[in-house]
Amino acid sequence: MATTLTEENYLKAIYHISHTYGDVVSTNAIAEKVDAKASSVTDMLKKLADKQLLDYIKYKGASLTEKGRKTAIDIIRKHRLWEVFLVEKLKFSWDEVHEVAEQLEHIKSPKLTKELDAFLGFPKHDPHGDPIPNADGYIHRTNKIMLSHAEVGKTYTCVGVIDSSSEFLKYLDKHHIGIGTKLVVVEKEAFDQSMLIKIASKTVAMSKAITTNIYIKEQ
Amino acid sequence: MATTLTEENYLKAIYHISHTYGDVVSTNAIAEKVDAKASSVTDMLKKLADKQLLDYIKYKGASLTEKGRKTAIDIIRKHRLWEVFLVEKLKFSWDEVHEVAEQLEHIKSPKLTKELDAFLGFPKHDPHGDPIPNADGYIHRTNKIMLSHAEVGKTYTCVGVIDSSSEFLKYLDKHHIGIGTKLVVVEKEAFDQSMLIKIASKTVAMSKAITTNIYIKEQ
DNA sequence: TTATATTTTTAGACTAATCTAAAAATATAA
DNA sequence: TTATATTTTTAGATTAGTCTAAAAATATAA
Ligand SMILES: [Mn+2]
Ligand SMILES: [Mn+2]
Ligand SMILES: [Mn+2]
Ligand SMILES: [Mn+2]
Repeated sequence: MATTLTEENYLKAIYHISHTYGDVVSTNAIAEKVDAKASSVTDMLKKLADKQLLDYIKYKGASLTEKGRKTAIDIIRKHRLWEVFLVEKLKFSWDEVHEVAEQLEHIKSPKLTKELDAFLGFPKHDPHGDPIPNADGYIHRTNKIMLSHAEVGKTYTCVGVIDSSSEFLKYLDKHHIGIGTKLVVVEKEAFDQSMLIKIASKTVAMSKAITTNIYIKEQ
Repeated sequence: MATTLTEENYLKAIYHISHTYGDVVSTNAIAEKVDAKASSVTDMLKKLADKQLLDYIKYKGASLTEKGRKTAIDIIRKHRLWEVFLVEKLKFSWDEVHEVAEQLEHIKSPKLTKELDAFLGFPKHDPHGDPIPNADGYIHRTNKIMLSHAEVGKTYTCVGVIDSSSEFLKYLDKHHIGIGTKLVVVEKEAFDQSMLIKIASKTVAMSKAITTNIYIKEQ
Protein backbone atom coordinates (compact mmCIF):
# COMPACT_ATOMS: atom_id res chain seq x y z
CA MET A 1 0.00 0.00 0.00
CA ALA A 2 1.42 3.34 -1.06
CA THR A 3 2.00 6.01 1.56
CA THR A 4 0.69 9.54 1.05
CA LEU A 5 2.81 12.64 1.58
CA THR A 6 0.97 13.37 4.80
CA GLU A 7 1.44 9.85 6.14
CA GLU A 8 5.14 10.10 5.38
CA ASN A 9 5.40 13.35 7.30
CA TYR A 10 3.72 11.78 10.32
CA LEU A 11 6.04 8.76 10.19
CA LYS A 12 9.08 11.01 9.97
CA ALA A 13 7.85 13.13 12.89
CA ILE A 14 7.25 10.05 15.02
CA TYR A 15 10.67 8.68 14.11
CA HIS A 16 12.40 11.89 15.19
CA ILE A 17 10.43 12.19 18.43
CA SER A 18 11.00 8.57 19.44
CA HIS A 19 14.68 9.00 18.73
CA THR A 20 14.91 11.71 21.35
CA TYR A 21 12.22 10.80 23.86
CA GLY A 22 11.86 7.04 23.61
CA ASP A 23 9.94 4.49 21.61
CA VAL A 24 6.35 5.32 22.56
CA VAL A 25 5.23 8.72 21.34
CA SER A 26 2.26 10.75 22.63
CA THR A 27 -0.50 12.25 20.55
CA ASN A 28 0.35 15.77 21.70
CA ALA A 29 4.04 15.43 20.88
CA ILE A 30 3.15 14.43 17.32
CA ALA A 31 0.58 17.21 17.07
CA GLU A 32 3.21 19.78 17.95
CA LYS A 33 5.77 18.34 15.50
CA VAL A 34 3.43 18.14 12.51
CA ASP A 35 1.66 21.37 13.44
CA ALA A 36 -1.84 19.88 13.68
CA LYS A 37 -4.49 19.44 16.37
CA ALA A 38 -4.45 16.37 18.60
CA SER A 39 -7.77 15.20 17.15
CA SER A 40 -6.25 15.11 13.67
CA VAL A 41 -3.34 13.09 15.00
CA THR A 42 -5.66 10.52 16.58
CA ASP A 43 -7.35 9.98 13.22
CA MET A 44 -4.02 9.55 11.48
CA LEU A 45 -2.68 7.15 14.13
CA LYS A 46 -5.66 4.88 13.49
CA LYS A 47 -4.98 4.95 9.79
CA LEU A 48 -1.25 4.26 10.19
CA ALA A 49 -2.01 1.43 12.61
CA ASP A 50 -4.40 -0.09 10.04
CA LYS A 51 -1.54 0.04 7.54
CA GLN A 52 0.76 -1.74 10.04
CA LEU A 53 3.14 1.20 10.04
CA LEU A 54 2.85 1.64 13.80
CA ASP A 55 1.38 0.09 16.93
CA TYR A 56 -1.19 2.26 18.60
CA ILE A 57 -2.90 1.81 21.93
CA LYS A 58 -5.67 4.26 22.74
CA TYR A 59 -4.67 6.78 25.40
CA LYS A 60 -1.21 5.15 25.62
CA GLY A 61 0.59 6.29 22.46
CA ALA A 62 2.16 5.03 19.25
CA SER A 63 5.42 3.28 18.32
CA LEU A 64 6.69 2.58 14.82
CA THR A 65 6.75 -0.98 13.54
CA GLU A 66 9.79 -2.17 11.60
CA LYS A 67 7.89 -1.36 8.41
CA GLY A 68 7.09 2.14 9.69
CA ARG A 69 10.66 2.74 10.77
CA LYS A 70 11.98 1.64 7.37
CA THR A 71 9.58 3.99 5.64
CA ALA A 72 10.56 6.92 7.86
CA ILE A 73 14.27 6.28 7.31
CA ASP A 74 13.79 6.15 3.56
CA ILE A 75 12.19 9.60 3.65
CA ILE A 76 15.00 10.92 5.83
CA ARG A 77 17.57 9.40 3.47
CA LYS A 78 15.98 11.19 0.51
CA HIS A 79 15.66 14.45 2.44
CA ARG A 80 19.36 14.51 3.29
CA LEU A 81 20.55 13.40 -0.14
CA TRP A 82 18.57 16.21 -1.75
CA GLU A 83 20.04 18.69 0.73
CA VAL A 84 23.52 17.61 -0.33
CA PHE A 85 22.53 17.97 -3.98
CA LEU A 86 21.21 21.48 -3.45
CA VAL A 87 24.35 22.65 -1.63
CA GLU A 88 26.99 20.77 -3.62
CA LYS A 89 25.55 21.11 -7.10
CA LEU A 90 23.08 23.99 -7.12
CA LYS A 91 24.81 26.64 -4.99
CA PHE A 92 22.20 26.68 -2.23
CA SER A 93 23.49 27.68 1.20
CA TRP A 94 22.86 25.39 4.17
CA ASP A 95 20.09 27.62 5.51
CA GLU A 96 18.08 27.47 2.25
CA VAL A 97 17.80 23.74 1.64
CA HIS A 98 15.38 22.41 4.24
CA GLU A 99 12.11 23.71 2.78
CA VAL A 100 12.87 22.42 -0.70
CA ALA A 101 14.10 19.07 0.63
CA GLU A 102 10.82 18.86 2.54
CA GLN A 103 9.15 18.67 -0.88
CA LEU A 104 11.73 16.57 -2.72
CA GLU A 105 11.82 13.86 -0.03
CA HIS A 106 8.38 12.68 -1.17
CA ILE A 107 9.32 11.95 -4.80
CA LYS A 108 8.77 8.25 -5.37
CA SER A 109 11.43 6.59 -7.52
CA PRO A 110 13.89 4.09 -6.09
CA LYS A 111 16.08 4.53 -9.16
CA LEU A 112 16.20 8.29 -8.62
CA THR A 113 17.35 7.88 -5.02
CA LYS A 114 19.95 5.30 -6.00
CA GLU A 115 21.37 7.33 -8.88
CA LEU A 116 21.31 10.59 -6.93
CA ASP A 117 23.31 8.92 -4.17
CA ALA A 118 25.89 7.69 -6.71
CA PHE A 119 25.97 11.08 -8.49
CA LEU A 120 26.80 12.77 -5.18
CA GLY A 121 29.55 10.24 -4.43
CA PHE A 122 27.68 8.40 -1.66
CA PRO A 123 27.84 11.21 0.89
CA LYS A 124 27.83 10.20 4.56
CA HIS A 125 26.42 13.46 5.98
CA ASP A 126 24.02 16.20 4.95
CA PRO A 127 25.00 19.91 5.00
CA HIS A 128 24.05 20.14 8.68
CA GLY A 129 26.21 17.20 9.71
CA ASP A 130 23.34 14.72 10.03
CA PRO A 131 24.13 11.18 8.93
CA ILE A 132 22.61 9.90 5.67
CA PRO A 133 21.07 6.42 6.08
CA ASN A 134 22.37 3.95 3.50
CA ALA A 135 20.10 2.11 1.05
CA ASP A 136 19.47 -0.62 3.63
CA GLY A 137 18.39 1.90 6.25
CA TYR A 138 21.56 1.65 8.31
CA ILE A 139 22.60 4.89 9.99
CA HIS A 140 26.23 5.26 10.99
CA ARG A 141 26.34 7.41 14.10
CA THR A 142 29.61 9.06 15.13
CA ASN A 143 30.20 9.93 18.77
CA LYS A 144 29.56 13.62 18.91
CA ILE A 145 28.82 15.79 21.94
CA MET A 146 27.13 19.12 22.49
CA LEU A 147 29.37 22.17 22.65
CA SER A 148 27.78 22.91 26.04
CA HIS A 149 29.52 19.80 27.39
CA ALA A 150 32.98 20.74 26.11
CA GLU A 151 35.91 21.22 28.48
CA VAL A 152 37.81 24.46 28.92
CA GLY A 153 41.16 24.58 27.12
CA LYS A 154 40.42 21.81 24.68
CA THR A 155 40.09 22.07 20.90
CA TYR A 156 37.11 20.61 19.05
CA THR A 157 35.74 20.30 15.54
CA CYS A 158 32.17 21.32 14.71
CA VAL A 159 30.46 18.24 13.22
CA GLY A 160 26.80 19.22 13.22
CA VAL A 161 23.91 21.36 14.38
CA ILE A 162 20.68 20.50 16.16
CA ASP A 163 18.57 23.54 15.29
CA SER A 164 18.81 23.86 11.52
CA SER A 165 16.55 26.89 11.22
CA SER A 166 17.64 29.60 8.84
CA GLU A 167 18.07 32.06 11.75
CA PHE A 168 20.46 29.84 13.67
CA LEU A 169 22.47 28.87 10.58
CA LYS A 170 22.83 32.52 9.62
CA TYR A 171 24.13 33.25 13.12
CA LEU A 172 26.77 30.55 12.60
CA ASP A 173 27.66 31.95 9.16
CA LYS A 174 28.16 35.38 10.72
CA HIS A 175 30.75 33.92 13.08
CA HIS A 176 32.30 31.76 10.36
CA ILE A 177 31.26 28.52 11.99
CA GLY A 178 30.48 25.59 9.71
CA ILE A 179 30.93 21.83 9.59
CA GLY A 180 34.67 21.23 10.11
CA THR A 181 35.43 24.51 11.88
CA LYS A 182 37.91 24.26 14.80
CA LEU A 183 36.62 25.61 18.12
CA VAL A 184 38.67 26.26 21.26
CA VAL A 185 36.87 26.57 24.59
CA VAL A 186 38.40 29.57 26.33
CA GLU A 187 36.06 29.91 29.30
CA LYS A 188 32.83 28.58 30.77
CA GLU A 189 30.62 30.91 32.84
CA ALA A 190 29.08 28.93 35.73
CA PHE A 191 26.28 31.46 36.31
CA ASP A 192 24.49 31.26 32.93
CA GLN A 193 26.46 28.44 31.28
CA SER A 194 27.61 30.80 28.54
CA MET A 195 30.99 30.11 26.95
CA LEU A 196 33.84 32.00 25.35
CA ILE A 197 34.83 30.23 22.14
CA LYS A 198 37.85 30.98 19.97
CA ILE A 199 37.25 30.56 16.24
CA ALA A 200 40.35 31.10 14.13
CA SER A 201 41.66 34.31 15.72
CA LYS A 202 38.42 35.76 17.06
CA THR A 203 36.80 34.97 20.40
CA VAL A 204 32.99 34.87 20.65
CA ALA A 205 30.68 34.73 23.67
CA MET A 206 27.95 32.13 23.22
CA SER A 207 24.83 31.69 25.34
CA LYS A 208 23.58 28.29 26.41
CA ALA A 209 20.89 28.53 23.69
CA ILE A 210 23.73 28.50 21.15
CA THR A 211 26.06 25.92 22.71
CA THR A 212 23.28 23.35 23.13
CA ASN A 213 22.63 23.47 19.39
CA ILE A 214 26.13 22.72 18.14
CA TYR A 215 27.61 19.24 17.89
CA ILE A 216 31.36 18.80 18.21
CA LYS A 217 33.94 16.04 18.44
CA GLU A 218 37.38 16.13 20.10
CA GLN A 219 40.48 17.49 18.27
CA MET B 1 -3.07 32.12 -4.66
CA ALA B 2 -1.00 28.95 -4.73
CA THR B 3 -1.87 26.25 -7.26
CA THR B 4 -2.30 22.66 -6.16
CA LEU B 5 -0.68 19.71 -7.93
CA THR B 6 -4.03 18.75 -9.42
CA GLU B 7 -4.74 22.24 -10.68
CA GLU B 8 -1.30 22.33 -12.29
CA ASN B 9 -1.97 19.05 -14.07
CA TYR B 10 -5.25 20.39 -15.46
CA LEU B 11 -3.59 23.59 -16.66
CA LYS B 12 -0.84 21.61 -18.35
CA ALA B 13 -3.40 19.31 -20.00
CA ILE B 14 -5.42 22.26 -21.27
CA TYR B 15 -2.27 23.94 -22.56
CA HIS B 16 -1.25 20.86 -24.53
CA ILE B 17 -4.74 20.28 -25.95
CA SER B 18 -5.20 23.90 -27.00
CA HIS B 19 -1.81 23.83 -28.65
CA THR B 20 -2.96 21.05 -30.97
CA TYR B 21 -6.69 21.64 -31.34
CA GLY B 22 -7.13 25.37 -30.82
CA ASP B 23 -7.70 27.80 -28.03
CA VAL B 24 -11.04 26.65 -26.65
CA VAL B 25 -10.91 23.22 -25.09
CA SER B 26 -13.84 20.90 -24.42
CA THR B 27 -14.67 19.23 -21.12
CA ASN B 28 -14.38 15.76 -22.64
CA ALA B 29 -10.97 16.43 -24.18
CA ILE B 30 -9.65 17.47 -20.77
CA ALA B 31 -11.31 14.50 -19.11
CA GLU B 32 -9.51 12.12 -21.43
CA LYS B 33 -6.14 13.85 -20.97
CA VAL B 34 -6.23 13.95 -17.17
CA ASP B 35 -7.93 10.54 -16.94
CA ALA B 36 -10.99 11.74 -15.01
CA LYS B 37 -14.74 11.87 -15.60
CA ALA B 38 -16.31 14.86 -17.34
CA SER B 39 -18.19 15.80 -14.16
CA SER B 40 -14.92 16.13 -12.26
CA VAL B 41 -13.57 18.35 -15.01
CA THR B 42 -16.58 20.65 -14.84
CA ASP B 43 -15.97 21.14 -11.11
CA MET B 44 -12.31 21.90 -11.70
CA LEU B 45 -13.04 24.33 -14.55
CA LYS B 46 -15.22 26.36 -12.20
CA LYS B 47 -12.44 26.46 -9.64
CA LEU B 48 -9.77 27.46 -12.17
CA ALA B 49 -12.08 30.14 -13.59
CA ASP B 50 -12.56 31.51 -10.04
CA LYS B 51 -8.79 31.71 -9.76
CA GLN B 52 -8.63 33.59 -13.09
CA LEU B 53 -6.46 30.89 -14.60
CA LEU B 54 -8.88 30.30 -17.43
CA ASP B 55 -12.07 31.63 -19.03
CA TYR B 56 -14.92 29.20 -18.89
CA ILE B 57 -18.31 29.39 -20.53
CA LYS B 58 -20.79 26.70 -19.59
CA TYR B 59 -21.36 24.20 -22.39
CA LYS B 60 -18.86 26.10 -24.57
CA GLY B 61 -15.46 25.20 -23.16
CA ALA B 62 -12.40 26.70 -21.48
CA SER B 63 -9.42 28.73 -22.64
CA LEU B 64 -6.38 29.66 -20.58
CA THR B 65 -5.88 33.25 -19.49
CA GLU B 66 -2.40 34.75 -19.73
CA LYS B 67 -1.94 33.87 -16.05
CA GLY B 68 -3.03 30.28 -16.68
CA ARG B 69 -0.79 29.95 -19.72
CA LYS B 70 2.20 31.27 -17.75
CA THR B 71 1.53 28.77 -14.99
CA ALA B 72 1.24 25.88 -17.44
CA ILE B 73 4.46 26.84 -19.21
CA ASP B 74 6.32 27.06 -15.91
CA ILE B 75 5.29 23.47 -15.11
CA ILE B 76 6.33 22.32 -18.59
CA ARG B 77 9.66 24.12 -18.18
CA LYS B 78 10.32 22.31 -14.92
CA HIS B 79 9.18 18.97 -16.35
CA ARG B 80 11.61 19.21 -19.26
CA LEU B 81 14.53 20.52 -17.19
CA TRP B 82 14.15 17.59 -14.79
CA GLU B 83 14.05 15.18 -17.72
CA VAL B 84 17.35 16.57 -18.95
CA PHE B 85 18.80 16.24 -15.45
CA LEU B 86 17.72 12.61 -15.17
CA VAL B 87 19.23 11.66 -18.54
CA GLU B 88 22.36 13.82 -18.49
CA LYS B 89 23.33 13.45 -14.84
CA LEU B 90 21.61 10.37 -13.41
CA LYS B 91 21.93 7.83 -16.24
CA PHE B 92 18.22 7.49 -16.89
CA SER B 93 17.28 6.50 -20.44
CA TRP B 94 14.81 8.64 -22.37
CA ASP B 95 12.00 6.13 -21.84
CA GLU B 96 12.33 6.22 -18.03
CA VAL B 97 12.15 9.92 -17.27
CA HIS B 98 8.56 10.97 -17.87
CA GLU B 99 6.95 9.43 -14.78
CA VAL B 100 9.52 10.89 -12.40
CA ALA B 101 9.42 14.29 -14.12
CA GLU B 102 5.65 14.17 -13.67
CA GLN B 103 6.34 14.32 -9.92
CA LEU B 104 9.33 16.68 -9.94
CA GLU B 105 7.55 19.30 -12.07
CA HIS B 106 5.40 20.22 -9.06
CA ILE B 107 8.25 21.14 -6.71
CA LYS B 108 7.85 24.80 -5.81
CA SER B 109 11.10 26.73 -5.64
CA PRO B 110 12.00 29.39 -8.19
CA LYS B 111 15.61 29.22 -7.05
CA LEU B 112 15.70 25.47 -7.67
CA THR B 113 14.43 25.88 -11.23
CA LYS B 114 16.86 28.69 -11.93
CA GLU B 115 19.89 26.88 -10.54
CA LEU B 116 18.96 23.57 -12.14
CA ASP B 117 18.76 25.33 -15.50
CA ALA B 118 22.22 26.83 -14.98
CA PHE B 119 23.64 23.52 -13.71
CA LEU B 120 22.46 21.82 -16.89
CA GLY B 121 23.99 24.53 -19.07
CA PHE B 122 20.68 26.15 -20.11
CA PRO B 123 19.51 23.28 -22.32
CA LYS B 124 17.22 24.18 -25.23
CA HIS B 125 15.53 20.78 -25.64
CA ASP B 126 14.48 17.88 -23.44
CA PRO B 127 15.55 14.27 -24.16
CA HIS B 128 12.60 13.83 -26.55
CA GLY B 129 13.45 16.92 -28.58
CA ASP B 130 10.77 19.13 -27.05
CA PRO B 131 11.76 22.78 -26.54
CA ILE B 132 12.38 24.00 -22.98
CA PRO B 133 10.61 27.32 -22.29
CA ASN B 134 12.99 29.97 -20.94
CA ALA B 135 12.50 31.67 -17.56
CA ASP B 136 10.20 34.26 -19.18
CA GLY B 137 7.99 31.60 -20.71
CA TYR B 138 9.26 32.06 -24.23
CA ILE B 139 9.36 28.87 -26.30
CA HIS B 140 11.68 28.76 -29.29
CA ARG B 141 10.08 26.52 -31.90
CA THR B 142 12.19 25.14 -34.72
CA ASN B 143 10.55 24.21 -38.01
CA LYS B 144 10.29 20.48 -37.86
CA ILE B 145 8.05 18.15 -39.90
CA MET B 146 6.68 14.68 -39.40
CA LEU B 147 8.62 11.82 -40.96
CA SER B 148 5.39 10.83 -42.71
CA HIS B 149 5.70 14.03 -44.75
CA ALA B 150 9.28 13.44 -45.84
CA GLU B 151 10.23 13.12 -49.50
CA VAL B 152 11.75 10.04 -51.10
CA GLY B 153 15.49 10.25 -51.67
CA LYS B 154 16.15 13.04 -49.19
CA THR B 155 18.19 12.85 -45.99
CA TYR B 156 16.78 14.15 -42.70
CA THR B 157 17.79 14.44 -39.06
CA CYS B 158 15.55 13.17 -36.26
CA VAL B 159 14.82 16.13 -33.98
CA GLY B 160 12.00 14.84 -31.79
CA VAL B 161 9.17 12.43 -31.05
CA ILE B 162 5.47 12.96 -30.51
CA ASP B 163 4.58 9.79 -28.64
CA SER B 164 7.07 9.59 -25.77
CA SER B 165 5.72 6.39 -24.27
CA SER B 166 8.23 3.85 -23.09
CA GLU B 167 7.05 1.35 -25.74
CA PHE B 168 7.61 3.70 -28.65
CA LEU B 169 10.97 4.95 -27.36
CA LYS B 170 12.16 1.37 -26.91
CA TYR B 171 11.15 0.65 -30.51
CA LEU B 172 13.33 3.58 -31.59
CA ASP B 173 16.21 2.37 -29.42
CA LYS B 174 15.98 -1.05 -31.06
CA HIS B 175 16.49 0.54 -34.46
CA HIS B 176 19.17 2.91 -33.17
CA ILE B 177 17.08 6.01 -33.75
CA GLY B 178 17.58 8.93 -31.38
CA ILE B 179 17.68 12.72 -31.47
CA GLY B 180 20.28 13.60 -34.10
CA THR B 181 20.11 10.35 -36.05
CA LYS B 182 20.29 10.70 -39.87
CA LEU B 183 17.41 9.13 -41.79
CA VAL B 184 17.19 8.55 -45.54
CA VAL B 185 13.79 7.99 -47.13
CA VAL B 186 14.22 5.06 -49.52
CA GLU B 187 10.60 4.43 -50.46
CA LYS B 188 7.04 5.45 -49.66
CA GLU B 189 4.25 2.87 -50.05
CA ALA B 190 1.12 4.61 -51.34
CA PHE B 191 -1.25 1.83 -50.22
CA ASP B 192 -0.68 2.02 -46.42
CA GLN B 193 1.66 5.05 -46.24
CA SER B 194 4.42 2.91 -44.80
CA MET B 195 8.00 3.91 -45.54
CA LEU B 196 11.40 2.31 -46.06
CA ILE B 197 13.94 4.26 -44.04
CA LYS B 198 17.71 3.82 -44.15
CA ILE B 199 19.45 4.35 -40.79
CA ALA B 200 23.24 4.10 -40.99
CA SER B 201 23.60 0.98 -43.14
CA LYS B 202 20.33 -0.77 -42.28
CA THR B 203 16.97 -0.25 -43.96
CA VAL B 204 13.80 -0.49 -41.88
CA ALA B 205 10.14 -0.64 -42.88
CA MET B 206 8.01 1.76 -40.80
CA SER B 207 4.24 1.88 -40.63
CA LYS B 208 2.28 5.13 -40.63
CA ALA B 209 1.82 4.75 -36.86
CA ILE B 210 5.59 5.10 -36.55
CA THR B 211 6.28 7.81 -39.10
CA THR B 212 3.59 10.13 -37.72
CA ASN B 213 5.33 10.09 -34.33
CA ILE B 214 8.81 11.15 -35.43
CA TYR B 215 9.84 14.76 -36.03
CA ILE B 216 12.58 15.49 -38.53
CA LYS B 217 14.26 18.44 -40.18
CA GLU B 218 15.98 18.58 -43.58
CA GLN B 219 19.65 17.58 -44.04
C1' DT C 1 -37.79 20.77 -38.12
C1' DT C 2 -38.62 17.47 -35.18
C1' DA C 3 -36.38 13.30 -33.14
C1' DT C 4 -32.27 11.19 -31.58
C1' DA C 5 -27.59 11.13 -30.07
C1' DT C 6 -23.86 13.29 -27.77
C1' DT C 7 -21.91 16.40 -24.61
C1' DT C 8 -21.99 18.79 -20.50
C1' DT C 9 -23.69 20.00 -16.09
C1' DT C 10 -25.98 19.15 -11.66
C1' DA C 11 -27.13 16.44 -7.61
C1' DG C 12 -25.64 13.67 -4.22
C1' DA C 13 -22.16 10.68 -2.21
C1' DC C 14 -17.36 9.18 -1.00
C1' DT C 15 -12.29 9.52 0.83
C1' DA C 16 -8.31 12.04 2.84
C1' DA C 17 -7.04 15.42 5.82
C1' DT C 18 -8.21 18.82 8.61
C1' DC C 19 -10.80 21.59 12.26
C1' DT C 20 -13.82 22.91 16.77
C1' DA C 21 -16.35 21.57 20.64
C1' DA C 22 -17.65 18.17 23.81
C1' DA C 23 -16.95 13.79 26.16
C1' DA C 24 -14.07 10.36 28.17
C1' DA C 25 -9.89 8.69 30.16
C1' DT C 26 -5.76 9.40 32.66
C1' DA C 27 -2.66 11.95 35.65
C1' DT C 28 -1.88 15.10 39.56
C1' DA C 29 -2.68 17.22 43.73
C1' DA C 30 -5.20 18.45 47.86
C1' DT D 1 -9.07 9.15 47.89
C1' DT D 2 -11.72 12.37 46.07
C1' DA D 3 -11.39 16.66 43.21
C1' DT D 4 -9.13 19.04 39.60
C1' DA D 5 -6.26 19.44 35.64
C1' DT D 6 -4.45 17.52 31.53
C1' DT D 7 -4.50 14.54 27.71
C1' DT D 8 -6.80 12.05 24.38
C1' DT D 9 -10.69 10.58 21.84
C1' DT D 10 -15.21 11.15 19.66
C1' DA D 11 -18.76 13.64 17.15
C1' DG D 12 -19.83 16.47 13.66
C1' DA D 13 -18.27 19.88 9.96
C1' DT D 14 -15.40 21.51 6.14
C1' DT D 15 -12.47 21.49 1.84
C1' DA D 16 -10.27 19.28 -2.28
C1' DG D 17 -10.87 16.02 -5.51
C1' DT D 18 -13.21 12.37 -7.19
C1' DC D 19 -17.21 9.31 -8.61
C1' DT D 20 -22.18 7.62 -10.50
C1' DA D 21 -26.62 8.65 -12.07
C1' DA D 22 -29.84 11.84 -13.73
C1' DA D 23 -31.03 16.19 -15.95
C1' DA D 24 -30.18 19.77 -19.19
C1' DA D 25 -28.13 21.69 -23.22
C1' DT D 26 -26.26 21.24 -27.71
C1' DA D 27 -25.34 18.87 -32.04
C1' DT D 28 -26.70 15.67 -35.72
C1' DA D 29 -29.64 13.35 -38.73
C1' DA D 30 -33.94 11.87 -40.61
MN1 LIG E 1 16.45 19.35 6.55
MN1 LIG F 1 7.94 16.41 4.13
MN1 LIG G 1 7.76 14.03 -20.25
MN1 LIG H 1 2.19 16.32 -13.13
